[in-house]
Amino acid sequence: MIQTKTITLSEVAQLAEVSTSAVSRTFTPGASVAPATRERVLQAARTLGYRPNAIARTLTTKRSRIIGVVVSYLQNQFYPVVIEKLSQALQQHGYHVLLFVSDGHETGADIDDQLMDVMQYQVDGLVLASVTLSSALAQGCQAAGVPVVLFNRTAPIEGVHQVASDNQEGGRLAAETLLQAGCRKLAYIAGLEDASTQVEREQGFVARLKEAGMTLTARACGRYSYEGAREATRLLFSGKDRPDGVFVANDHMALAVLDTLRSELGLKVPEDVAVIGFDNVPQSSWPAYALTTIEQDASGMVDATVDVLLQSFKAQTVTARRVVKPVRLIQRGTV
Amino acid sequence: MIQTKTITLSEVAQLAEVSTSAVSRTFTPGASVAPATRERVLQAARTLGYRPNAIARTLTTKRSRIIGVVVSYLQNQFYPVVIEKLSQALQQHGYHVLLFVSDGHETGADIDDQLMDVMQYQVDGLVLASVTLSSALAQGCQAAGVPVVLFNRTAPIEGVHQVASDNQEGGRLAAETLLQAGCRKLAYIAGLEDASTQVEREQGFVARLKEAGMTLTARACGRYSYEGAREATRLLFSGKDRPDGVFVANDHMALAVLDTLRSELGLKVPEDVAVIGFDNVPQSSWPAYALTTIEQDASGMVDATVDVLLQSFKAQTVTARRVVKPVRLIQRGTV
DNA sequence: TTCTGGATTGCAAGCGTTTGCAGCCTCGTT
DNA sequence: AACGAGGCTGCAAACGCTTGCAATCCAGAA
Repeated sequence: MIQTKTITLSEVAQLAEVSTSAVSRTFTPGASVAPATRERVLQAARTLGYRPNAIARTLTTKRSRIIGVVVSYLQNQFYPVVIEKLSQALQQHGYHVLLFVSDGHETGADIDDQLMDVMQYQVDGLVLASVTLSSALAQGCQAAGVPVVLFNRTAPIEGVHQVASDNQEGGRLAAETLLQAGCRKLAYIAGLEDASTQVEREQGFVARLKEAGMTLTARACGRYSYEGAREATRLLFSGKDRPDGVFVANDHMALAVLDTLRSELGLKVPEDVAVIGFDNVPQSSWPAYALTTIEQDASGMVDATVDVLLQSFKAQTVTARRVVKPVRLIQRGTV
Repeated sequence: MIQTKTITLSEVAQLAEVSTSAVSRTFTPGASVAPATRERVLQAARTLGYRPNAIARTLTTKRSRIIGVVVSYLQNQFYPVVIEKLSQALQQHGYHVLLFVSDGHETGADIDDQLMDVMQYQVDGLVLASVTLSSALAQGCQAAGVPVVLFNRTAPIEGVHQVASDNQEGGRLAAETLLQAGCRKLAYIAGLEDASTQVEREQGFVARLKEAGMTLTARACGRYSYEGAREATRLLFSGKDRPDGVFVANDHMALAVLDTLRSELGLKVPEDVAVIGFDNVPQSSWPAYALTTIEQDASGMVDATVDVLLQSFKAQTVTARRVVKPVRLIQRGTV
């Protein structure tokens, strides 16, 4: 059972007294092999402890069954959840995940570099979660026949698939909710300024405000980080004329806002100020926060991603798909 | 710049008017190539947009520069943090991460299956974070010359490396802390019963208690999950004779305990009951919790893991290493 | 000028699989 | 009894790259 040397196709063939082709075919679903030979081969393989070499297979078939996944902001619970689901969904279809974590503040060039690295592994597809790539690289992938899907981010790039939530609508919903609650001085805490998601959310929020004849009282940038959000909160709420409601670009930051408001600024939520987030990460539902938020359909997004990928594999007609999942309000205790 | 066909070594060789060997060598650090040829090759490669095919390279060199990483409990912030660090450290050394997420409740056989899957990709190493593998499989890996390191878990298995914290000491430290605070009725909330980490922590805790002439008042199992910990808390604290101090096997569960104690049971922490956790995940420091906890040196553990791996690659003498990192108490507000 | 040795270079044989093609065998038909 | 159609099978040529070995080159030494 213990072999120190990696054992190969031809060794199995030899033991089973058949050609390597026969062995190969018994390990290729749908290939033509007589039941008798298959059995003999399987038997031999078993006694030898044979396992096909995926690398060698990739070399000839040009399909690695590997999907490159690059992600940042692992601190934000939304992403671990996504990775978990994505990885499992992919595994279910026989694909594996080559993971890259970028630190989220890399320049486009850095990302491109990393991606070229991934590409060397002949990945069958690429999913970029909250990462933007240069359009040059996008074209490169497209040319190489590697479908790429932008997850939770959109970009005006030709030929890449995009899966995201209806952020605009989410923003409106947030405004609506705050308005309903009677807030009159509304603020917004942004993520990284150039992230499409955050831009769209803000747009929706502001648009709805305008419809109500209102406008943003204050605004600060939390850079998608816990610390950044704390600073933003101090900035917005230590002045005299503080907002009575704030929409935070994602839950991860919203939790920081809550912490700061309560523990540091001594304000009561929702009495003194209402807070609404975006994502509905697991912690949002924890009693310590009970954050009212706009939920992203993570499962739906992952399913869509896998679907898009799978589609791209069979049909080589590369019409970039763009799916946007609906969001919904989760009422809890912060507004 | 855009090529639809994958371009190869020999095409570059042709353009540069050299042999494929020359091209190969210019892309192999430390190989013997004249500066002039190297330059010519690089030039040709650039105009063609050539990128080495890592898969093909793996086939001949038998080194994929891929490390298989399997992890579970992604809900527990400790792991995203570890993955992030690990991935980055590995990338720094030119390795990549093939990620597997197991759901943490899989049987040994399931894990083994998955691992065989990974092995087909000819990974150069394997790190199992909080996952146990059958000793049969461990032997398999060893035989195949693939070093495996158990991360944050120990097991009486020959030939696998292990990287963990001094859990026993951590448990003692927790007891010490609670004792110092004047607690007299101590409880313990366990993780999954067969996890080595949790066993060791409990042992240390109980041992220290015994030294003080005390014993565990109550005990429940939270299965390492948020919900599980909530139930455990209800179990332990709704009775009449409730504990005045509790050691929770990890922070993830400790947060649940805090939530339940305060919001559901109406108890005050630390006045009514003191709580201490293990790990020091980012959230523990958030004001809403301010959890007193035993810190695991995640960075140190990751560094050790990478080091062990790298060592194993050069020296083929496979003496299994076992590193245990020290822990330390992080005083905050829950005891 | 001739010789010596190290630096470069090219050749060709793999690495473990897949797959188009052609031959063979076995049956069911007529 | 002869024939045709499939179903199986094996051959051998890739797939894109590395590498041991032998040949070649060139500078400096004698």
